[in-house]
Amino acid sequence: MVQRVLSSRGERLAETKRNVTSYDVARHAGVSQSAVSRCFKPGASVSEKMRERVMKSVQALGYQPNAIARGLITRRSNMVAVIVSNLNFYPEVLSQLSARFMQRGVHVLLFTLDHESDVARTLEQVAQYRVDGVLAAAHLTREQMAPFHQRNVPLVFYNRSYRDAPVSSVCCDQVQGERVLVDLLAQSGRHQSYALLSGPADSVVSMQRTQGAIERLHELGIRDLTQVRGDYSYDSGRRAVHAIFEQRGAMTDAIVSANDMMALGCLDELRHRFELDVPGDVSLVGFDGVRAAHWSSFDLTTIRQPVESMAEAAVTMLLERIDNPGLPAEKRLFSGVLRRGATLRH
Amino acid sequence: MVQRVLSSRGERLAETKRNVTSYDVARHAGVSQSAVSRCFKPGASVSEKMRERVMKSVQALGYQPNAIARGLITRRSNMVAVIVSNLNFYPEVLSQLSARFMQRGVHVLLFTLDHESDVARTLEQVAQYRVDGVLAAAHLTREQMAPFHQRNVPLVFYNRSYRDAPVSSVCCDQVQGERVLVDLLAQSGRHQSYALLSGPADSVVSMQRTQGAIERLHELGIRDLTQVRGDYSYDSGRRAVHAIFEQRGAMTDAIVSANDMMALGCLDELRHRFELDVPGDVSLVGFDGVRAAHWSSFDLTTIRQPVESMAEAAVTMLLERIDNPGLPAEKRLFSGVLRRGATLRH
DNA sequence: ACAAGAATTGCATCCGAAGTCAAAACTTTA
DNA sequence: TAAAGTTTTGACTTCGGATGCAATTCTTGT
Repeated sequence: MVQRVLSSRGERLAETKRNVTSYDVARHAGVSQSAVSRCFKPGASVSEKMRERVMKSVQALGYQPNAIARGLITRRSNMVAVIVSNLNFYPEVLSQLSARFMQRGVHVLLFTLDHESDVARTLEQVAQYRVDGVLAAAHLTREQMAPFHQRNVPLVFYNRSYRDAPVSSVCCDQVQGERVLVDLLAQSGRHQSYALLSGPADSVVSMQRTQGAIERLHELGIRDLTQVRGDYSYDSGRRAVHAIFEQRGAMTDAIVSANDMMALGCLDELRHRFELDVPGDVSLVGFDGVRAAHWSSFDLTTIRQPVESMAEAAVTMLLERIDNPGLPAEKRLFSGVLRRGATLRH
Repeated sequence: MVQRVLSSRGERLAETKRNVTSYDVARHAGVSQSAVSRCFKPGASVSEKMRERVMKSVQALGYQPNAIARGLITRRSNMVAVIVSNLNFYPEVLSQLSARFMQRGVHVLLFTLDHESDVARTLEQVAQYRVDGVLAAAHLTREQMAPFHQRNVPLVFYNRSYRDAPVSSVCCDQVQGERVLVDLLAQSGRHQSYALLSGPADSVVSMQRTQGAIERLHELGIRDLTQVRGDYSYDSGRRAVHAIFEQRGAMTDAIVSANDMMALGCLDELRHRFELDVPGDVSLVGFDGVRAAHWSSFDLTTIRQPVESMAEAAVTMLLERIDNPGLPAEKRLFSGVLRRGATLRH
């Protein structure tokens, strides 16, 4: 019986092999566990001799400090949660954020939302992991933010701002950007009729862009305005062109799309299905400045969000607030950069 | 003096407020900490009365179990590391992986690599966080894999396979896919001259695709082959067209691009700069099946990687191995799906 | 060579939840 | 109603590293 157990344990050895701990290192080096711990804390009081001795054992045993255990005692996980809703999940932003966090030694726990619906469950998970901060490119209600405020976990929003709540955010000025585009349309061509293609109803960004466009169109006294809604995708852009045509009985002179993807869908559908000329027959503007907007097939006129600056700002703001919880909330608003393409009639 | 301290502590109260622990809940409910813990363990031995009582206190105090502390004692962090090298970082894959992990209650610690260079430092971080498993869409050396094997942390590669090492992977069959494309080119048009546009030199995927193409071209007895190299980007595709032209003194009849992005760059450059017709003057094939390849401006002939199946397979394989460390390594190879577009001459 | 001071080191405790095991509280049965 | 069996519960220990404090060792000056 005893042999059975032994052999079974023996077989399982590889499987159940414990990780090397600081105690193992300490024993191997003949020092205390505290000493080992201190060798991994920059600026701690350790003699050169000790450090060498410990490091030799560290090498010998292949020791790696356990970040989980460290996090428990220091109450700092060195992780931030990044929450992106799948919709606005254009890769550049995430890759920028991730790179910048990594560079500063902060780890990213990624949460993607399918429908901005399972937010509640996601936030519970975020809370349980005791992340040091949260960067959200998704919409949260005040009630959903509250627990983070209570626990003093800084929260920075990316492209969502809460007008009258004291929460930090980094945004691109959607309204102003859209106004610039509308102005440009109004100036450049003799457009009589406009179509406005909005994004999904639950997208705050889309609402702002739409609002900015309508506002300015009104101010300019433009009457002939057809409104349709898409879901930010290329395909919905294609469909939108048909919707516009049906709704108005004819194509408009100009289309203002709430984002680039849909604008590209419009462009392709106008050219290849409707056999219309852009910008000859129809002018078109997008918003975002995605890569594809620059491609020579499209050369879309759009407002580019300064993703690098915005990501840098968001990361900095979050980390500052982690290091210094007293800092007040701050809203940073970046202007988009106009990119003049060839989708605008002169 | 005492007052100073007190008031200072008072002011800091919000800042230093401790998190609610299971002890707090226990005290509030008048039970033991173990009882609280058990209420969060499905299938544990707890009476209905106890559960209600505890849950009431949980609600009252807003308790959230600390996943870090749990991870320390259970040696299960419920996190996996996902490592993506920025290059092959097309968003679909990551979003698929993330969604599928989340759905199964596993959290994703995201690591992005800029240049496949800082791999070593990244892996150190991965190890320190005691993740339960690693999903790597990046190249690791055998030495870099070793620590994970030793610690019994399962490792699954995405689109990288190590022929003679017993490591799990999920791949798309690059070689076969490329052969299908070359066959299609050879059959469909009377192409005399071919150009082959490879990806970056350090990309295994590119090597395989290139090799597959060359192999088949040779078998078909095709002599006139111009080879150039890009970096997987749209812009490098554009530049490649010039490189081909210069290197050969004329444009080729057919271009085989190692991925879709570069193919789209080629396509645009051929049409808009060289004013050539695709497929009239030049046939073109890509690889990946990215969204944009389907857009009507391009309608690229390509091999689509079955991202959904591959992501599902990768996630499943990793989680299976986490639950059952005894499972042997397994390599799964998915065939790409041919997408016939309009970039092929008949 | 010795006291005083500075730099190191080790001891003991803590972080917060989970699991073991024995005690306590219920059920069932005769 | 007592004995035997079953279910619940709580005391205590554990995971692995960080840190305050006291003990020790090393400097330095005389």
